[in-house]
Amino acid sequence: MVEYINGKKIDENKPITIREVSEAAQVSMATVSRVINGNPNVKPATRKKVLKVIEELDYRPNAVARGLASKKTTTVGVIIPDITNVYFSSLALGIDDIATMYKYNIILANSESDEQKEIQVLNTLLAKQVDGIIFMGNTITEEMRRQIKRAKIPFVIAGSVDSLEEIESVHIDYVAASEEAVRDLVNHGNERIAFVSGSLTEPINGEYRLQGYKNVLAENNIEFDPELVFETGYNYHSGEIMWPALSAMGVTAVYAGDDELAAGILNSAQDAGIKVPEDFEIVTSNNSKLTKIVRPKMSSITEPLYDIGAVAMRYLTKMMNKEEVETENKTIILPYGYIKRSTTK
Amino acid sequence: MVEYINGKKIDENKPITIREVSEAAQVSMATVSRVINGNPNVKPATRKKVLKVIEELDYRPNAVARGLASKKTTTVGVIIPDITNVYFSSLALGIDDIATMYKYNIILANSESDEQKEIQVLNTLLAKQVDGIIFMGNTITEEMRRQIKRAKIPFVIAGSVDSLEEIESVHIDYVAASEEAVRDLVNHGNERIAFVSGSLTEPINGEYRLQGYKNVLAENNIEFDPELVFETGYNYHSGEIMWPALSAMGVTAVYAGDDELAAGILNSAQDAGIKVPEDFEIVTSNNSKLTKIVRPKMSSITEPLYDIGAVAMRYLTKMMNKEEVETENKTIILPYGYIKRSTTK
DNA sequence: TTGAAAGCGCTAACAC
DNA sequence: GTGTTAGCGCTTTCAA
Repeated sequence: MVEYINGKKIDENKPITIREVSEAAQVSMATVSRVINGNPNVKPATRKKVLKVIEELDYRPNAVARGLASKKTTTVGVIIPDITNVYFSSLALGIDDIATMYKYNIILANSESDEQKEIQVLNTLLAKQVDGIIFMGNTITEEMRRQIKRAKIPFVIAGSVDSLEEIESVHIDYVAASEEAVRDLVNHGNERIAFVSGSLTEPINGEYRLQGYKNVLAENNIEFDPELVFETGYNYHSGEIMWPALSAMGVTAVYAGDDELAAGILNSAQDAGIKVPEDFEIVTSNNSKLTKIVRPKMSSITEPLYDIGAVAMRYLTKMMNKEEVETENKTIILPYGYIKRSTTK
Repeated sequence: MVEYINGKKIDENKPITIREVSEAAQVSMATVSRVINGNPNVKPATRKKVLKVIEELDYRPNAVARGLASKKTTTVGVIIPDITNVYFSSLALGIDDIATMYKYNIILANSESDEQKEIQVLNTLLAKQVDGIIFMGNTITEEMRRQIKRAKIPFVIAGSVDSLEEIESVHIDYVAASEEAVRDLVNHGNERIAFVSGSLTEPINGEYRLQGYKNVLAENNIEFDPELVFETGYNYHSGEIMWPALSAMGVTAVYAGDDELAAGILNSAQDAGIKVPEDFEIVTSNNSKLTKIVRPKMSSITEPLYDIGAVAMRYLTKMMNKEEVETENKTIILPYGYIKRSTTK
């Protein structure tokens, strides 16, 4: 089918370009470009005429061409270790919402927590000319740090820390949050408190949470016992098989770094006939839905996951617009909370 | 800093383009393009020389420019209703893995299950010139169908059905799966079996699951009672408040369309002092981790979520390459399973 | 307020 | 095998 508009022939099969619009509207491409981009320097009458043609022709600007010409793609890269993990997907939701609000699209790239893949994924994002990158992950490796610096592109870490504080990031105060959780346990008279988390090579565990845990023990004159620190995986199964080891060490309470992990420990203790919270207490870290689904419901630190993602994205938009970023340092700390449920006395 | 390679001055600050490479290597841009794209029509010596310069200059092709010139972006759009829902994120993981395998990137777009947003998101994906789209969602509205047709772009529905079977999709046989679940319940002597799911306007519930449910009742001469069909939300809370209503109808078993929902029902029944599975049985639909975390562990239909995503993406790659798609119709049915745990006798 | 024209960095004929 | 040369569809000076 062929259509004529203002005497110009329009071929239905190939997408109309700014040129067709300009011809049909009898203005220059520059003018069409101006109205598309909301440039005020267009006479209202002209704008109206162009808009009408755009409507009639059902013209949609080609974002790729626009990206090439303007050197901005209005898309940001998001590196995520595991999209099926609620911790990360909650962050991602916050990121996406704010991105949408600021008219950015998101290229989601799975890193599988693999250092090789992280680098590789970073490179393909750069090749796609993203305007900025949000990184979620557990550790920021040296190689990654090097690549980021070299890329000279706005970059924000969400829900994790850069222990060198070189790269902008948003997260909570993990040390203080851990302290609060462990303090609750200590206050109930527990002395054999285990810290169970993922890899201690991740700063969040090995540096911050562990530090908070130690701090509270110290302030209560409880001797730190390295054997009460359990390094395992961030998943239900790891917790599920853990009770015997915990029990053998005479543990009466656990501070867990992950909800699934905590749920596994909780269930395995109860399956062994232990009464919770009477004989065993546990607090966890992420306050995901899971904390309310298991029985008893779990006490937990609360992290504003959605907000962390949202703030990280907002921070990134500021960097991309080269707005003044008002923080003295590169880190944004969001408030954490602690919610007491039924796995603690 | 300024560097010279083969007498050409290289400005560190702006990215290297194919032109710089071609000049430094003393070949044409076309030749550089050929080696980048693995075109065999390049003399090995030349290829080597070019590769060396690419390495030295640390050149990375600009995917945006490439996209504009070739009219292919090697990115696909993925429309997802809720990234924090494991059902969808599991599909997304499968999609992403296969996409990566075929060198595609993914633009993830949240639709919030909102019809308006779905359309809007589709349009921005089209503007970004994605090579194809994978759609996850509960219903495919008429407006959406129209837009898809108009877009003339490879499009696959993952984990949901197009009841008109006009659009390519991959999913399981929901009717047969429901039948198997309900049959297990009937076989244990239950006659007051409720079907609890999300909105019945979604074909998966209102047409397929409900049909399977009815089929089994009929084949066992149990009269269908519309009051045993409960339409609610896909979330834990909806289930949590549901026991009184179920109990009032004399329900002894439930077939639930969602795991969180099922977990809520299970917990609320047990909190009311009901013994499971002795006095109440329940089967659910997605076999997420949750089924193993609650107590008792839930019996469930199993859907190969990851595979559905993966197959959908694979299907899409074939369409994008205009390969022959061998299916007689547009639907790919993957096998489902049923796993018996402890919420059924 | 508008238009002309030069790119953005790459690919894809086509020629040699 | 390799180079030349048009574009791809848009933005962005610069002039008018």
